[in-house]
Amino acid sequence: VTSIKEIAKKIGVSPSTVSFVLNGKEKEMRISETRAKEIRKVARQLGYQRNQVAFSLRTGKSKIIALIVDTISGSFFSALARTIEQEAQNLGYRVIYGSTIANLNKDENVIQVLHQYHVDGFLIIPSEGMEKDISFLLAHKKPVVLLDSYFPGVPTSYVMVDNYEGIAKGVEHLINKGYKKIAFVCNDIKMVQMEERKKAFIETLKKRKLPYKKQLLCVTKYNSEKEEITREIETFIKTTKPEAVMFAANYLGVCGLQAIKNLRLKIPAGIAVICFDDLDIFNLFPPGITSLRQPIKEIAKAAFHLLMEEMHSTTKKKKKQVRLKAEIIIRHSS
Amino acid sequence: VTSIKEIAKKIGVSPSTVSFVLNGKEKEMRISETRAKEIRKVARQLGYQRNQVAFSLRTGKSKIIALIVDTISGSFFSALARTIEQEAQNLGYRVIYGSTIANLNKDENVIQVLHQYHVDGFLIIPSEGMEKDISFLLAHKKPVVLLDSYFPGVPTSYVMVDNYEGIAKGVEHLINKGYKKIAFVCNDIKMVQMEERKKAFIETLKKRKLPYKKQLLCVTKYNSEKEEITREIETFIKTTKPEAVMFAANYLGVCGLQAIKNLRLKIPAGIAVICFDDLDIFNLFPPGITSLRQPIKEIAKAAFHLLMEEMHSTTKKKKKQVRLKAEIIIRHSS
DNA sequence: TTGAAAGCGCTAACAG
DNA sequence: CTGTTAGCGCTTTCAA
Repeated sequence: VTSIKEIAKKIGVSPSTVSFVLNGKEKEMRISETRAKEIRKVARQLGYQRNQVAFSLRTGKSKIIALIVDTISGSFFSALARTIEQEAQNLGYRVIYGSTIANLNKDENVIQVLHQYHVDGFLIIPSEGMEKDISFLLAHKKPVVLLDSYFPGVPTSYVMVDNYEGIAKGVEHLINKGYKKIAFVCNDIKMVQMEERKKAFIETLKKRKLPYKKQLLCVTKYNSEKEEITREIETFIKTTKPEAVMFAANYLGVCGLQAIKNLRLKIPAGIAVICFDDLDIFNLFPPGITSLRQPIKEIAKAAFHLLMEEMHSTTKKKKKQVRLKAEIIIRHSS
Repeated sequence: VTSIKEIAKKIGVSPSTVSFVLNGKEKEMRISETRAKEIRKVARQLGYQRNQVAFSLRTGKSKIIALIVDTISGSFFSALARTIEQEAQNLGYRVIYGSTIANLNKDENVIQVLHQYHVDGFLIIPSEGMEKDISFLLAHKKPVVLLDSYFPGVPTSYVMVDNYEGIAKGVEHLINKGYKKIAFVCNDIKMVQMEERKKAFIETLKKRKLPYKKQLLCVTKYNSEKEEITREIETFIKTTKPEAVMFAANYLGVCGLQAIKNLRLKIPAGIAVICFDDLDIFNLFPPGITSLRQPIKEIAKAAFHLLMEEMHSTTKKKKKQVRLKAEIIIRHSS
């Protein structure tokens, strides 16, 4: 654990000189090339690595951004994380991940804690009840960018897929294929992205002159176990008997597939299937499940760069919103 | 951003008094109950939150542990992360995740960087070429526990599944079901866990008097794309024509399923399948894929508690090794 | 061209 | 029972 002081002592210069050189400020400080070279050499020999904690305390910067998610095992998260980490690295940032699900009861939650660690900025996939945390960050002037959703009452930058357009595209596809009795499986989470999807489903039906009835909607509980959700969907399909079903999220699609399997229905002969948000297995699973793919990489990149803008804009704080289109991937389930 | 100093000034006491109270040292410091109460009240009013960076600089502790993985999108990681985060939280630790895949080229890798941030301990799922990083941590007396594998030359604590026993169990199952020509699909990663699996396969065959030939082994490239691996497996099955195939890792199973689908083989009529390391879709995918389930929760817990021991053992540094059994889940693919 | 010194917020030994 | 003070390692202003 070599410190600047040690290097300085070893050479017989002051710590500040060493600091200047090691931070590439030798030019503006007009430190002689000889000195600079010597300092760099000794630093290398001693294996000097800056103490980030001291740096952070002194400067208030940490060169760390946080990626906060509901649960770290989601597929959306996995895909996102990779890209964000890449981008971050290119600009010399580290990203640390936090999940909110573990500490609901505690008053000391991830966001507060990471704030205490002087994290420079936050990328957040918001979930129900997080308004206050977001507001907290906003109040403390921490740069924040939301992904996948947002809170209508809380002015933030965000980037998300165009849910409405995506679902509409999917429903249209089903209708064009000749399906009339189309069901929609969503969850009871009270977030705009889900509301948008539900709304898009209903309105597209109406737009295409198909009757919309409440029975066509299956609202599963978000907090249930997988098995429970599967059972809910199973019952729903058994009683409603739709010709086609659209799942509003990929985990719902997975449960739905299980339900359909349990009911011994054939896809697409017995029931057609389409799912919002693609998954690897949708390609693998026979006969191949049609889906709406979110442009996850683009979402990640856009979000990261928005965050960087917020972090470095000394001027004003214009929040920006970005919406990207989903792509329909037609397989044999529809 | 309230500081201890502010609280102190507001009440008219010294910062140290405040610090003692806020850290629960009021008893041993014999601070009057009146003072203590007042301090706590004001702290709450002002919304005091300890500056972790300053704390860390002063004490050298961060109350953070790092979980280092190859890639953050693996299923093994997802499952692990949840449990570890729970456990950590119970003991007042935060966990931050780092992936090593992003920064192979850089000389400044995750481990070094996190070390600079004074992370208290490391949980690492090692991958090829990480010996030097592990050694670095060991040299700096950082507590380290490895998961899933280990390096023979580097003395560390670790916890992993009993690969040999697991694979043997799987192969025995296949043999008992009457399959004679059994193939094994693994990868070329040079880590003990893979070697153990390969060895177990070969030796179990011999033990049960089945002929082992090189052709029964399909060694895929670890760094290839999914599509490439799928193609390798496809070719392998086409030429070798095994009655049953065992996949040595779950991602190999997924690729293998795709390959089998491409070849239009029926499972298990055309080819029986078994996979090491279970996955949700193995249950869903028709007809249900037999697998060896790793006790991930137990692995996570054991690893975390080993780490805690290492972190708090003031005495000696006895490395401990833990091996847990895999469980066979018999479905209809075998 | 370089060095001295202050200070980020906190803890903890020591002194009252 | 409480306050003073030093110092963790670093950056940066100011002075030389």
